[in-house]
Amino acid sequence: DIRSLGCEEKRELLATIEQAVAFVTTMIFQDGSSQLSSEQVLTSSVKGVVVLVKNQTDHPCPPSYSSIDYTWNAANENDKLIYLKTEWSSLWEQEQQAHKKFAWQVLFQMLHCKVPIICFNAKDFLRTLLQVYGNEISWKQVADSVVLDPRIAAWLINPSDTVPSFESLIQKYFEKPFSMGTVNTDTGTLRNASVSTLKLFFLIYLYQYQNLRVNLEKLYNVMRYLARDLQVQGLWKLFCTLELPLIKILAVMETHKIHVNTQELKKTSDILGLRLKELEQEAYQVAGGQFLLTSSSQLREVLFEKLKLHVLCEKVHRTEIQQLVSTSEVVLNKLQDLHPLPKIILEYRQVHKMKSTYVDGLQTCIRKGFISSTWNQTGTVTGRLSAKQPNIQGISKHPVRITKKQYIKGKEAEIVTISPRTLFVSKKGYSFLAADFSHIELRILADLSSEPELLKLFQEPETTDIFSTVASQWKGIPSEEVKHADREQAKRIVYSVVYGAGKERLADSLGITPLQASQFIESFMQKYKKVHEFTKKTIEQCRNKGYVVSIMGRKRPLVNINAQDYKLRTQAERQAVNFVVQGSAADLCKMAMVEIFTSVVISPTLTARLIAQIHDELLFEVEDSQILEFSALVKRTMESLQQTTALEVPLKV
DNA sequence: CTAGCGTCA
DNA sequence: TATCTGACGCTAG
Repeated sequence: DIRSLGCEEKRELLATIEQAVAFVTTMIFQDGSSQLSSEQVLTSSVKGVVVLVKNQTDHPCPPSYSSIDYTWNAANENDKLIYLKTEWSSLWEQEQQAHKKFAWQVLFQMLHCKVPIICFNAKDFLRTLLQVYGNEISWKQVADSVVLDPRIAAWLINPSDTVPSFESLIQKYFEKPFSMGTVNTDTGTLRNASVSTLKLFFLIYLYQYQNLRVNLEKLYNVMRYLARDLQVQGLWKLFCTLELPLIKILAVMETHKIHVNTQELKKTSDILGLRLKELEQEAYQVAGGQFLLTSSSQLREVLFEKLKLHVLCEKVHRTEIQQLVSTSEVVLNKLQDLHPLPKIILEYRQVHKMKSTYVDGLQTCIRKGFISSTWNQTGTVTGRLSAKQPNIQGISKHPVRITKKQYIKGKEAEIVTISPRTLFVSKKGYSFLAADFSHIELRILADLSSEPELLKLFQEPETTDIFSTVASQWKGIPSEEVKHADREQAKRIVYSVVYGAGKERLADSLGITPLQASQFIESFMQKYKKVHEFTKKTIEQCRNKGYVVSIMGRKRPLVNINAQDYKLRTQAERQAVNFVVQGSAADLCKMAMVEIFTSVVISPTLTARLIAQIHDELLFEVEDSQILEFSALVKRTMESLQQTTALEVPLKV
């Protein structure tokens, strides 16, 4: 505990840190658990940080990779275990101020000496440092630290394991099941003891931290094994140049808060609530009885057993598992001429979704007028990021129109449009700047397949919007008359076809017969022959190797690629093709994030901060005076990735 | 077609 | 009473 150190000892500690070859660290929570515990405690606040300082004199002979009976007791005793308290009850005491200052000194030195800091869930660690020492440091100062996260390493090796735990890693790399330090954290029984409580607490702490020392020692070795694995599998470069720098970016992103217009939020919630009530009444009238509009099973009963609407309509879609008549949007669309109810349900669903997810759902994420998403770097199999609380990547783009009843005489109803994204407001003197790759996956597909027709489309500057072009061709209308919905549909069709859609699904999506759909697929394949060649080649490679690889070497193993079961096998085939393209697009977007972050950190003047990543889109908050300079930098950086990755096709932002 | 997350029953 | 699953619907390509 650094608080117990004298002046000379403090000096020695800083000297030791300077000599260190690695740090292994974890946060300790109020309830005594650490970041290594499987059940991540969100309610418990951070109490302090424990650091195992690996000394220069260590590892004379690193344990061989094959040796599984490596004895943990042999861990170097010169390694120092230090505890830094980060939680302070009150700061007015001078002694505490001094402790906090020294703790910061230690951490600052750790972050800046370019020695790897190994931490399980490093993003949370960095974010906490930024929050605790927010007054002392700027976010740019975490930029040159070197963090290694075993969890991310494990995920790169097996991306299907979306939540690899510390225990599972130990099991994997040391085979025999391993019991986490069985520390009795239940100190309640001791609290009433008549003996010196203080002394007992001290003993418990000592025991806990000894245990932690063992676990950190294990974590260190797990990281070494993982590093070896990454190198063997060709994932090391991806890990070091892309995923590790991203940890810091996400940590910084999570410390930034976005302001929400709460008054507007409340107002729209009320408007939507009123509209829902109206729709509910209308539904009961036309259905001839009350039922729960949100329940698909009750709706199914009303539509198909009471009103028997499905018999009037051929071929209605059924649910996957139970083979019941579906109540999904496509079916409801087909039924809307037969009865007024489907239309009401469709609007009800739209309004309900808007209210529950984007308005009321957002409200639950707000703290003091601000929101800040939690970003998951290991949450997908394709390498994309995911976000939650709120899922800022999933917030509706399109506005919904509501007819609001006005109780003012002379004006009966008023149409209001509600678009959730306008509820976010930038800081005063700042603006939001969004930069997105245009048709990123399609461009990557063009490059990977070397399809001449597709390449031509992107290399010729007159093509501004592929999907609008496709839509105008498909619908036979001039490109100026292509509506947003048409473009959106064209986009879905193109992706559906290139990723191997069946004729039935495509027919549903287009509102045509399966025969027409299969003809469409056929003509598409005829026009873009090389795309089909690419998918065949990808599947073939996957069959041989058992995995597929993105342009930056990201891997996805697909065990079902050689399955007997037709359904499983063809699904794996589509996943293989999709991974190569989606994964490569994810690589590019992450590269853009890293490069832009680095540029801003280097710049003495730029202050722009990344707010969100919506897959192909980066959203920044930029000082108004810097918008021109920064937007040019962003565009330049993103488009220059064509050269960095030696793409045949230009990238457009 | 492929990835996700949130809501509801 | 609490947790899990399936269906649905929004996002991204």
